[in-house]
Amino acid sequence: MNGLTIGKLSKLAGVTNDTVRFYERYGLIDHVSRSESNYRLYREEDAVRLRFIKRAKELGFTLHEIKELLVLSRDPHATKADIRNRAKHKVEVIRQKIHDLSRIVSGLEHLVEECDGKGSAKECPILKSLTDDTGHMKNHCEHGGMS
Amino acid sequence: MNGLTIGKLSKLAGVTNDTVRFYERYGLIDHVSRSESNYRLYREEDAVRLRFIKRAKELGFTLHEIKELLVLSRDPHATKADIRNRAKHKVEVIRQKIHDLSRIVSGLEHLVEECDGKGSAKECPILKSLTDDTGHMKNHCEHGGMS
DNA sequence: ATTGACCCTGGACCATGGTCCAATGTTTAT
DNA sequence: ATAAACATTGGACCATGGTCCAGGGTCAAT
Repeated sequence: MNGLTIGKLSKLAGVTNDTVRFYERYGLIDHVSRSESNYRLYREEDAVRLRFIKRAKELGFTLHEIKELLVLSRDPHATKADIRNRAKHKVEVIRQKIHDLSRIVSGLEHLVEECDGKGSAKECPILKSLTDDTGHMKNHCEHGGMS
Repeated sequence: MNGLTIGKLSKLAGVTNDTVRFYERYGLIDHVSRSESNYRLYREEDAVRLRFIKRAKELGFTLHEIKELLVLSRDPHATKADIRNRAKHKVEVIRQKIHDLSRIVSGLEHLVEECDGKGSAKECPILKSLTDDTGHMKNHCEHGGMS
C-alpha cells in the first residue's frame, strides 16, 4: 500500500476525513486512485492542495471561487493578470462588506449612547427607534442591507 | 372583513407574503385571527412590528436575536439596561467581524502588489503564496478564520 | 358565470460548508 | 482469534432566511 490513507492526509492538512470526501464530491480535489480494498490513496501533493484550499478560505474566497482559482492555476493559457484580477475583485467585495458593517456599528453605537440604561424597557430609545422610522437611525442606516 | 389581508400587510411593510408566513411559523409575529374563509386578518400594529423586524435585521441582528428583543420588549420586568446590553454586545461582535475582514483585505492587497500581472499564471506569486505556507501572507494572516 | 387576482396548506428547495450516521468491510495490534 | 481502529457508501441533517410550487379555495369585477 503506497500512498496516504484519507486519515493520514487529513491529519497532514488539518481537516477532517469528511471534509476531504466533501471536497472530492464538490470537485475541489481529484478522484484519486484506490487500493485493492477500495481505500483512497493520496500523495503528498494532495496535502499541498488541501492547504491551498484552507489558506484561500482564510482569505475569504468561497469554495466556488477556489475551484475557479484551481482551474486557472492548471490552465496553461491563464495569465498572472487573471489571478490578480480575482484577488483585486475580492478585495473590493470585502471592502464593501466592511463598509456596510461600519455603518451598522455606528448606527448601533449611536443608539447605545442614547440609552441611559436605567429603568423599564418600556421607554427604551433603542426599541423606540426600531419601531419608529423617524428615529435617530435614519442618518446612519437609511440604505439598509447586510450583504 | 375588517383588517388587512396578508397581501395588504406585506405591501405596507415592504416584505413578501411568504416572508410574513415564514415569520409567523418562526414565532416572530403572532398567529393572528382569521376571516370566515380562513384568511389571516392583520391590524396596523402588525405592520409596525414587521418594520421593527426589518430595521433590526438591517442593524445586523439575526432573526433569533430579534425574537429575543421582541420578548424583552413585552416583558414588564425588562429594563433598558437589558436592551442596551444586547446592542452593546452586537457592536462588539460586528467590530470583531470588521477586524477579521480588515486583516483579510490587507493580506490580499499585499499579494496583489506582489504580482506584476504580466505573463503566465505559472509563476504567479499569489498562487504560490497560497500553496506555500512560508510565503508573504504569514505576516498578515497566520491566524486565519472568517467568523 | 367566468375570469383574474387573491388566499390557504404542506413541503420541497436554494446557497454555504460541511458534519454525523448506520451499516459494512479492512487492517493492525495484542 | 479477536478487538480496536481505520476505511467505505449514501443519505440525512445543521443554521440562516427565506423562496417557490402544486393543488386547492375565495373574492371582485365584468
